[in-house]
Amino acid sequence: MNHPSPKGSWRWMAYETNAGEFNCLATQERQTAESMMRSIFRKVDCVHCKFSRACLPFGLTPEEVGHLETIVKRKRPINSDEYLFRQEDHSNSLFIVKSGSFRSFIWDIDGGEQTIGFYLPGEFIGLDALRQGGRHHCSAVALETASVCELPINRLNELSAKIPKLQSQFLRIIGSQIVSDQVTIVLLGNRSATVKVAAFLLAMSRRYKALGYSGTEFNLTMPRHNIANFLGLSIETVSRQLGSLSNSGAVSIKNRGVQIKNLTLLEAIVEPGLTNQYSCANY
Amino acid sequence: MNHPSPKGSWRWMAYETNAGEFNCLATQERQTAESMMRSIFRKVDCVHCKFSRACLPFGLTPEEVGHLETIVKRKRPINSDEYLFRQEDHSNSLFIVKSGSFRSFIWDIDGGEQTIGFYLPGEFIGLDALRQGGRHHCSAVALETASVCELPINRLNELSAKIPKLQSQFLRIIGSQIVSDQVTIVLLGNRSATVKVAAFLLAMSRRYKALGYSGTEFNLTMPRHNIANFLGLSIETVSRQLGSLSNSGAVSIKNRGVQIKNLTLLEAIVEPGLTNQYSCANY
DNA sequence: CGGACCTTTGACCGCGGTCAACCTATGTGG
DNA sequence: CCACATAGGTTGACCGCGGTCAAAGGTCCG
Repeated sequence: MNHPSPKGSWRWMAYETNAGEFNCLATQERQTAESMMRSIFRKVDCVHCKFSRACLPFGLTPEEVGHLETIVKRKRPINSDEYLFRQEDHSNSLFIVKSGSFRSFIWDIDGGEQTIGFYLPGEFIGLDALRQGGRHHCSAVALETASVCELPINRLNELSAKIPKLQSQFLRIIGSQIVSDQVTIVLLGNRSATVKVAAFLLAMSRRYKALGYSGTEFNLTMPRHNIANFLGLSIETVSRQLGSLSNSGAVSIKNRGVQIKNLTLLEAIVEPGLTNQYSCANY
Repeated sequence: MNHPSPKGSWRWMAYETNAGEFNCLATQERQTAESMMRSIFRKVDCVHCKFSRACLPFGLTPEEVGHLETIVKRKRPINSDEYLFRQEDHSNSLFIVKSGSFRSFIWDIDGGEQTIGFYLPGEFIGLDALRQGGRHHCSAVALETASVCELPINRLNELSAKIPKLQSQFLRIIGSQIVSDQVTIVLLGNRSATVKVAAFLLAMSRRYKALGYSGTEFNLTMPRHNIANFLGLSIETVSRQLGSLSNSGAVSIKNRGVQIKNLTLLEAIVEPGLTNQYSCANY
């Protein structure tokens, strides 16, 4: 929970709710306590899930979705800084973010870490465990109170064999993940600090928009040093670039709150390279 | 074909053969013309393919491999600089490198390109086309005369539904690809030019070794500017780093020929980061 | 032999890392 | 309610790594 609360912390309430959903709203658009309360016991099966069109149920008949439901485990919410899984953990499951957000990273031998990516609702985590041996190659921690759907790989395979549409949708999602990683490689490969930071903001904007939230006003759920580490920059450089993007009028930054003031300008800054490519990650 | 030939070009001969296999041998170990000739009409179905243990047939019964054979298309060899597919091409197929090597890259708007990765025999290309829409997100060109197996995705899905082991092996390979991309992200993210170049050589060494070739003596199949572009460095910096690695006694570089002189030293240079991680890409 | 391309080497300098100080937000205990 | 501690974020000064420009080999080809 990175946004200020009227009184005390809402974290207790997030437990057993899908409160993480609210974290991408800008400060002034924050939900009231009432609306949060109303959503506490909301039904969140696949049929009612707002992300299902970008998830496995897409294209399936209601009956087939029912079959899928039977293999989905819905775990208790995960608190901020809690691990979803750790590097080298054995795993027989994939995870889909239902609410909140995650960060994945790889440990260096010397104890440092390299952030691999960030995950918003509707996105898959843990595809790296598909490889031989089934061990995770990276760790994933919650950036805020979050919840996930867990999918046992074996059972998903069994079901995929019976439901061809599920199979092909699964592969489409995997393909999107691969493309997303490729785009990250492009971003890190040859770009200036300015373009990296601008592209990062633009990508977050597009991802939030694709999720049905505001694409022009949102809160970053990760601290600066995670952004810096992800982009291969120092914290200071990220801060300076955010400052200069603010000065140019492209965006307005207030702590973790972001307003896109001039989308065209922001796109123009990113343009020398990858505007079309660095769009919403998993679509 | 990047290595010198005793007389004239062998390129004509590579056509309709699997000559690309020879390109990763060091100069002094090159096959004679005779042995190349003998291999021209060698049978290269899945059962006889030396890469099958890292490919889809792994773990399948001979009968199941026979079924797999029926959907594999074996295309004519691809010449150096010829495209396997182009960005935005519609595609219903995956490809597996049978011989030779490939480079994949993304076009920038301004006409520049960013290399995404290199592909050696036994490795999969084109998984990015699995995503929604089935369009390739990158282009792939042959770095030398090469050949591939083509796998229509639809037919692979059909067969996977019938052969669970095929399904899980396919997912394992995809998982390896994802891990490989993640490792590239780590490499590009925070490393010095020295470590990037050393890690690149170390990775090539391990990949060749895993393929059954020499891990201490091999030829790079790509020009310097491809390496530089891939690593996010300038050509000059790559050249300088290769020079300093030579001076340190870790390796010996002669044009595209590489000899690993002191593996321990090379690993030590890469160590601050990702020795274990940046190993053979697709295993 | 001549030309195109690849690779190396040197000189210069700017982007971005590093170090340091300061500012701000949040939480804790007196 | 304020003093203080802590963590996160910003800003400034400095300088080194690596990009850029330029020129000179090397290698392969017709």
